[in-house]
Amino acid sequence: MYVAPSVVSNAVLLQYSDGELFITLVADTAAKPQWRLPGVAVNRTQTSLSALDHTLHTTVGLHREDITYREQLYTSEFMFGSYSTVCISYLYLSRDIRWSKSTQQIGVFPIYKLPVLSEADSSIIRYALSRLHAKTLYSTITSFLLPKVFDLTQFQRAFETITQQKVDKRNFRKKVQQLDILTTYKQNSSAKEPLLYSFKDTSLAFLPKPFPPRKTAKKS
Amino acid sequence: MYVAPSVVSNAVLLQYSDGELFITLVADTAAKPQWRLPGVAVNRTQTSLSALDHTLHTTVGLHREDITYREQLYTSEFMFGSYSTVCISYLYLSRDIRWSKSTQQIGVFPIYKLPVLSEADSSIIRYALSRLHAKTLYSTITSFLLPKVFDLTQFQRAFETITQQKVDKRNFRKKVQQLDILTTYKQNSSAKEPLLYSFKDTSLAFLPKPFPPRKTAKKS
DNA sequence: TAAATAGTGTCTATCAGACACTATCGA
DNA sequence: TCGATAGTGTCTGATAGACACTATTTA
Repeated sequence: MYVAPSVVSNAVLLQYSDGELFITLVADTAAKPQWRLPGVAVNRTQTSLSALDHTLHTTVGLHREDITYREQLYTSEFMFGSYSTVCISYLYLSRDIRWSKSTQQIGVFPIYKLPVLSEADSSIIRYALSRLHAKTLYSTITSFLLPKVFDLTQFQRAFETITQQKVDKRNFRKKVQQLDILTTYKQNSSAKEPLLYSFKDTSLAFLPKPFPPRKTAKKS
Repeated sequence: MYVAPSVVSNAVLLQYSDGELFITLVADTAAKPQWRLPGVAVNRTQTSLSALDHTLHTTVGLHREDITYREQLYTSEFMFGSYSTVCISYLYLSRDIRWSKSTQQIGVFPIYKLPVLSEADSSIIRYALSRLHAKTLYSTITSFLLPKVFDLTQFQRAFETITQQKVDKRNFRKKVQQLDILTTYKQNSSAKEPLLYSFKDTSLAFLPKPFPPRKTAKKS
């Protein structure tokens, strides 16, 4: 007789603020919280995304409008006893999160100071970060983490945070300029306030030429 | 009551030969064959990969040793009536396929002359090809489609087939040489037979610098 | 001897990557 | 006036990309 595996889905929910990436985790209220990715069992009247959106809304209190980007990551499978569970994981990006009521304990952690997690959750998070890292180099995915209006210093800082490498300010600006992905939002009103920009395109755009870090930096 | 969606998995099974990519499809034996990706329902005592490997072996007659590469592509969901089905798709690469007995009608089609397929299958195939295309530029994935020993003309031809673009012979060779991913397999025995090479590494390697086609080709 | 194939080298334009100073503002 | 921040330009080395001929083999 055919019996399908259980199906669950969960989300790596990231946001960026001031040079740090944060992830939102949940824990069942208990003396010693065991943190995990927010997720839900999917039943056959739903899709994984509808179930997940609903859960993030009700149990994490995430407003749907705050989600700026969503992408499927990986589907993993686990054997519990002799039965398997399929887990579909997604990456969610958000600018700001305004938490409303939630039914679970929620924690927001800097991505490099995570609490103890299951190996499966850790692995998904690592994968999410590597995808985000890679996409930062060849797309405008950073726009979903930055505020709508920002200055180039903020942009560079977010870039450096996500890619985990420092870049030269002038080279970064030169590159951004030549990529032609930003529009000036406001002239510097007074003498020396930073110029403000926003992304030309509100959807994900792929860069004709990726960001430099092609890692060859040979010294002569 | 919780009832899980159905779970199925299927494979985009590709092979390369003489400047063409081929895909293996199946059809239930019928007057008018309706082709589709080979796949199988997954039940809860299996994982999608074990189920898929088994099915490819029995219904397509694919020998396991002929599979050189396997990668998860995407998990899609469909509503049939009011119940959903989760479909986990994989990319399989193979050098040669030696078909043994199969329980289904099998067809091998050039990738650009496909029969009529469901939109879902077409979409997965397009995605598989775009992934293969992209990976060809920044990894040694081509090694899983080429014979173990080959000459540079063959390599270039496979590269051009997969990426759908012509490249200059000298530039291609220069690039390959500087990437240092090949070893000479045999000196040209007699005067003018092609030099034979094989990949240094039998596993997938990522190129420190991707293949050129960064699409700028400006004419002056 | 004509046609197909294997192999090879150079030049130029572009870009990545290194590097330093000035102006302004606020403490 | 000191320190922090915003903004800007140049030089060099590497390489992507364009381009043509020779040697050999086989029909």
